Amino acid sequence: MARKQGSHAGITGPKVREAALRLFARHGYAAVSMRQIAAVVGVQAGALYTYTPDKQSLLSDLMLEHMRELMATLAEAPGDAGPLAALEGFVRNHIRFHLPRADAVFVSYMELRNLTPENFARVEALRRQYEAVLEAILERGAEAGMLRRVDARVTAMALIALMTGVTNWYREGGRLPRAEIEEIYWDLVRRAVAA
Amino acid sequence: MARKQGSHAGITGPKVREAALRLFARHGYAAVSMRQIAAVVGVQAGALYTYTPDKQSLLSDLMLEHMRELMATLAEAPGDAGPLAALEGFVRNHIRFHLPRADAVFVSYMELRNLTPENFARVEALRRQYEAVLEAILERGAEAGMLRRVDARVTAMALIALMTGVTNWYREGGRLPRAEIEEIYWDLVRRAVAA
DNA sequence: TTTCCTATTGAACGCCTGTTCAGTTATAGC
DNA sequence: GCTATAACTGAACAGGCGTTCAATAGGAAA
Repeated sequence: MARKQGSHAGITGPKVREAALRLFARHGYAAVSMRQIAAVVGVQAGALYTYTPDKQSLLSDLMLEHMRELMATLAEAPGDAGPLAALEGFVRNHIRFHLPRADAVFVSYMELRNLTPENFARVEALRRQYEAVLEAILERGAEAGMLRRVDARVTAMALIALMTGVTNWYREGGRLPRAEIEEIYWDLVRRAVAA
Repeated sequence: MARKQGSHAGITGPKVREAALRLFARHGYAAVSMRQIAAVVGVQAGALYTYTPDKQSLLSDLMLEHMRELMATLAEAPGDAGPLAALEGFVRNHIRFHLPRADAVFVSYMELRNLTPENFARVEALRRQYEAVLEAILERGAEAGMLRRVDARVTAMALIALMTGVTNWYREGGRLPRAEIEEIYWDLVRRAVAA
């Protein structure tokens, strides 16, 4: 038996990535076999190699795509806003982006160690870029007197950890609506660094 | 060949746990084989089973020990302090405990998914206890008027993520001394929830 | 010196791994 | 209706996995 019905390239490809993301997030990259991914997609393991050259690329593609999407959302933000507005935009954007992407966040933060050195460097470079944006906002804010003088690097790392942590406990349809969670986190960040 | 020299039970046992912790942190539980652990210890894979019934117990024992140690440090804190002092004690204790334990923290937060349901429940119960201590401090502080009224559950999770994130970037012998890092984090937390 | 026992080896078990590939089928284009 | 080809199967590959266990070496106790 081969294809069962219709042309599947445009359907199976995304399905492979979705299944891999979900399984990597639930059980970890190393614990998931190509046969398990194939079973979820509904094909044999060999068929996966039409869509990825190997398992490693499946992981690194997912992580690079996640980081590129995140960076793209930053580009949409208005560049001429004041430091406080810029910070608010960054925080709200971060929460909004991460909340519905628990799986991708989990994978992106947990599976760095399973990347080859080259792929690790690529993902890490994007992450540094993202962190640098927040650092710059903190520094501009301090110069403008709108934010406290802080160690920009450490504070940026601390705030990003604070915000990203939302995916540790948030569950779809939970006690709090997303907008309220966004308010709580923005409130915490603002107070932590306000002048 | 059997034993090479001396009685090793008291030495090999800890070495096995140390090697496992280090390797699990670096490469992940699923990616590390019993043969790799044995190689670091300097024995054959079969010898590990003198010290652990199986690989799963090796992981769950490490995680349970980590959480029990963490809970033990809380018990040392003075119970009659005011809410602000209690919060400060909690934060400083958390940073001080986590800073030199990057491997154990990594494993404890990353490998929950590789625990059997029973072991997961045990570790999770301890974690909930720990989070509840911070929640209680936040609630007491709000009642006493020393801290802002906040959603205690969400805020506790956010603050713990903020603090634990220190292990993401801290490296022994880095730019900042530990005491200064502790100050920065306490400052961020205090301002975030101060009345 | 002999005996006992703990710590360890090294081989073996059945099973699973990522990946390759010749063969097969269903569809799209002519 | 025919043909070219993209999509997929299913078997095979070599190698690694966690775990078990009879055999054995070496120190401790007598």
